[in-house]
Amino acid sequence: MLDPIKKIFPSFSTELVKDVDANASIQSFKAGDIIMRTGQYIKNTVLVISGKIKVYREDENGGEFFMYYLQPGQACAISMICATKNEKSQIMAKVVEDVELIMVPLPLMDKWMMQHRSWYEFVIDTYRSRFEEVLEVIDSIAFRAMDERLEFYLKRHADVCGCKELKLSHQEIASELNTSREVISRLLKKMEQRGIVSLHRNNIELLK
Amino acid sequence: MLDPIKKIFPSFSTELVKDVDANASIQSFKAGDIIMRTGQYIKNTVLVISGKIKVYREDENGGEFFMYYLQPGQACAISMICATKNEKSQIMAKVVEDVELIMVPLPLMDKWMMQHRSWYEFVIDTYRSRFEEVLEVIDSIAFRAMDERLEFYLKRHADVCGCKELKLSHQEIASELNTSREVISRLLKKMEQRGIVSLHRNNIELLK
DNA sequence: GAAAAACAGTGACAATTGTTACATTACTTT
DNA sequence: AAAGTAATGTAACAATTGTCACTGTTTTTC
Repeated sequence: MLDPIKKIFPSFSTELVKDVDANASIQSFKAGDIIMRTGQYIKNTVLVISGKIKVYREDENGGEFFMYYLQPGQACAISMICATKNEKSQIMAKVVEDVELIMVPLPLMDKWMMQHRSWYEFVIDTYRSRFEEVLEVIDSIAFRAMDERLEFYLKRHADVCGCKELKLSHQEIASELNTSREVISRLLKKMEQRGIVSLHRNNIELLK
Repeated sequence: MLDPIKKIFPSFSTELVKDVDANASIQSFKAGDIIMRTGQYIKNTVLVISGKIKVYREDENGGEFFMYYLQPGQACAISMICATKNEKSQIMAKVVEDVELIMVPLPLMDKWMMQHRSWYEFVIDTYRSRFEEVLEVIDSIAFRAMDERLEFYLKRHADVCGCKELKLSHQEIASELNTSREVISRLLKKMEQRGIVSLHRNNIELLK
């Protein structure tokens, strides 16, 4: 187990890797599983070994709003923040591609901050990068209309999956941007006419 | 100087207070001063002794978007996050009421994390509460129409100033919600008709 | 105290987004 | 291959938000 941890979290010191290996448990989840719910207490800090997790916000009426993805080598900032105070989760986390996770029990997360410099830096860096990502999300909804938000959304997706072929239905996109399917279809058609995308069934190809 | 610090930051340990007193400088700013700009490098972590600071996001066209206020006993989470990596600020911070600030130099912020348990907890708690506040802001723009956002905004203001008389012009509100003055006037009139507010010049009275 | 500036109210209209309703196309299942 | 289902296209209309133009009022400035 030592080797893969070192590979996926290269910034971890050797002692930290040993500590992780000795104390943390590995759990697997299937695509579609929800591993964190709004209002649920958080008992572990979650590190991603493999797979992909979608982190989103949910409102009372079941509306979703996409925030970001968690990928191998990353950790859930919310689970770190809440861990120290035994707080409730403010977000939803759903498995998009089957994942393997390292679950670090709550008290260790705290203890390691003092013991392992590389853990401390990893945690702080996780906070920072998520905070910045969330600020960008705020920008996109505060300052931009739906057409620009859609472009922003598609580009983020392409960045994450590392390809230009997005396997998404219009309905999925609409849910994650909290609008309706018709609006997305309409805007995508316009984008196609401008030559920005090429539309196929369950597949949007980014041309630029 | 020791006494006021202890009073305003009651969670700080005696040793931490001494360290703050010995190493940090106090600076004053006047209402209207901008103490942090998008793109500017951050050299200090900022703790508020007195006064009020508005933290907001700015887009390329000068549009503003209000995020939260900083008040006595609070610290700027962004300045903490960026400090450890010597990153650029992603936000604007403007003085609303004359402030006195404790400026903690960048390297100390980091050092104290290991030395002072109470500093560590203060920093983590600052992250957590700001992150939560930002998530609520996302909710308000992602899930709600302008009328509800306006109500949310007015209530937050009332909470912060601790009174029901909000000294705000329609234009100010419009800027902070990134919409136009006419829209705010229109919605406020409707709220007045519903008996939620009472409107006067530069003064909105919350009735509920 | 007159002029200027800031603040607020309002009607008309444009643009964007949300909703309803139904048609069409492309895959899946049997 | 026929039927069923999911995905997409699209027109028409409603609701919300943005913009323009102009009015009147209060406060500030000179």
